[in-house]
Amino acid sequence: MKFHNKEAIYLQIVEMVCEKILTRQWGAGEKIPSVRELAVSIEVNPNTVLRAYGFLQEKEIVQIKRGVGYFVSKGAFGATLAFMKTKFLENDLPLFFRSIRLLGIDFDDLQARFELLEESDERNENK
Amino acid sequence: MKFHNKEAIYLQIVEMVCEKILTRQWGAGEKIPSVRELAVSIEVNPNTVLRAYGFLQEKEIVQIKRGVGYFVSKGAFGATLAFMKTKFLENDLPLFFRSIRLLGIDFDDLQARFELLEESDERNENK
Amino acid sequence: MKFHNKEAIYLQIVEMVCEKILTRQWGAGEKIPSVRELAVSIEVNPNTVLRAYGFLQEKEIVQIKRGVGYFVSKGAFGATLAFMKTKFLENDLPLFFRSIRLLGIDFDDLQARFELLEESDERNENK
Amino acid sequence: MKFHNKEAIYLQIVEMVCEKILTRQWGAGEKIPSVRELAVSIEVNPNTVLRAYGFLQEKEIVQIKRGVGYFVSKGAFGATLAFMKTKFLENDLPLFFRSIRLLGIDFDDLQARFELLEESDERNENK
DNA sequence: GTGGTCTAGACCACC
DNA sequence: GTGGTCTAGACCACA
Repeated sequence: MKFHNKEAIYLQIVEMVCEKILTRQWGAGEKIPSVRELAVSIEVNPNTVLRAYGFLQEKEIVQIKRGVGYFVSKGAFGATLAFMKTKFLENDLPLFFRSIRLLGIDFDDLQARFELLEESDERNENK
Repeated sequence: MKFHNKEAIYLQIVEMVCEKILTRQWGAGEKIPSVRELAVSIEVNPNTVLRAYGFLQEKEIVQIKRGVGYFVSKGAFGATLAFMKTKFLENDLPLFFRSIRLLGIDFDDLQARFELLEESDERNENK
Repeated sequence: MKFHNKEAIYLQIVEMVCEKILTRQWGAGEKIPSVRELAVSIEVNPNTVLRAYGFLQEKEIVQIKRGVGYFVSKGAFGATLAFMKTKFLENDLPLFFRSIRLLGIDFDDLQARFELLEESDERNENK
Repeated sequence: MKFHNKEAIYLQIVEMVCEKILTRQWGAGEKIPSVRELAVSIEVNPNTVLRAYGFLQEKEIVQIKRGVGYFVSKGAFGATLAFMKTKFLENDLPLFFRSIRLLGIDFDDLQARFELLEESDERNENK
C-alpha cells in the first residue's frame, strides 16, 4: 500500500478500513485482518496498525475479542458514515469552499471533472 | 492572529500572504512587512516568519532586496494562483471526490450550499 | 568536521551529502544518519542538520520514511548530478570564464595544472 | 546595473571597478565617479558604494583626495591584477577543479564553451 | 534598519 | 527511536 506524507499513516489505515465498510466489502460481525497480518501486508510497523485499530475501536466501528481478533462491530456502517460525514461537513467542506472562491474555480467545472471520474470508474468495474 | 493546530504556523503564514495577493490587497512590487514587524504583529517568533518568507521566496511569490526587505514579486499573482491551484487539484480535490462518493453525497446539494454561501457574502459586502 | 565561514554550515552539509552520493559511498535506498546522529558526529545543532536534510528532500535527493529516518532516494545520483551541474554551469562557470579573460589566464595552462592534479591523485590511490 | 544575490553588492561593485581598470577603461590617475554619482546611476545606497571604494582603497587600487574625489591610483593595474589573480588561484581554482572532477565534466568540453564565448564577444565588439 | 544563520532546548506526533 | 515545529536569544553581514 502506498501512503502519502500529508497525513499520519495510522489515519490513512483508518480511512482504508472505513472505505471497506462503507463499500460493504467488510460486513458487520466479520473478522478483520489481525494486527500482524495487516502490518505485514501493507509493510508498516505493527504499532501503527494497532493505533489505527484502537482509534476505530474508540469510534465503535470495530471491536476486539480478546485472544481472537478484531471484528467489524454491529452498528459499524452507521457509525462510520456518521463519523466521516461529520468530519467532512465540519472540517473539509468549509476549507474546500474557501479554496474554490479564492482560486476562482468554477463549480460547474468541478462537477464535470467529478462526472468524468465516475464514468471512468464504471468502465473499470465492468472489466 | 489566531492559528489552528492542524498545520504548521509558518504554513499558515504562507497561506495568509497568498490570500493577500490573490485578493489584490498586496500588489506586485509592494513591500511586505519586515520579518520582525510581522513577527511582533502576529505574536510569533521571527524565525517562524522567516521560514514562511523563505518558502514563498522559493515559490517566486516574494523576492528580497538585500538590506531593504521582502517585496511581492512581479509574477506573484500568477505564481500564487499556480501554486495554490496545483496544491488544490493534486491534494485536496482527489480526497474530496473520494469522500463525496464514499459518503454518497449529492453534488447538486453541495452546489446549493455553495451558492447559498456566496449570496450571504454578497449581502455582507453591501453592508 | 571542519567548516569554512564562506558558506552556511547547512549548505556545507548539503555538499557533503551530495559528494557521498556522487562518489557512490551512499547508494540509492540506503539509510543516511539520523538528524541527531549526524548532529552529534559533526558537532552541530540538530536544527542545522535538519535544515540541510530538508533542503535535500526538496531536491528529491533524499526522502523520508516517517518515524524511521532519511534515505537516499531512488533517482538520487541523477538528481544530485543535475542539481550540482546546474549550479556549476549557471553560477560558477560564468564567473570563472570572466575571471580567466579578465586576468588573461591561458586556458591551456589551466588544463596542464588540472592534469597534473589528476596524476598526483592517481599516485595517491595506488598507495 | 543588475546584481545577483550570491555575493554582497559592494563586492560586485568592487569587481566592476576592477574590470574597468583591467580593461584599461579607467587609467591610472583618472578620477572615478563620486560615491553619490555612482550610487544614483546603479541604484544603490551610497553607503554600499562607499564600502566598495573603501575596500578598493585598502587594496591600493584607488585612492582618495579629500574634498575632490576618488582616483585610480598609480600602481592600480598591477595591484588589481595581483589581487584578483591571488584570489582566483587560491580560492576559486581549487574549488573549480574539485567540482569538475566530482561532476565528471570534461575539460575539453569547457574549453570549447570558452572559445565559443570568445567568438561571440568578438562579434559584439565589431558591431 | 534589513535578512540570515546558528544554538539550546522544549514539546509534539508518529513509528 | 524517528523527524518537525517553535521559541528565545545571540551574532553576523549587509544596506
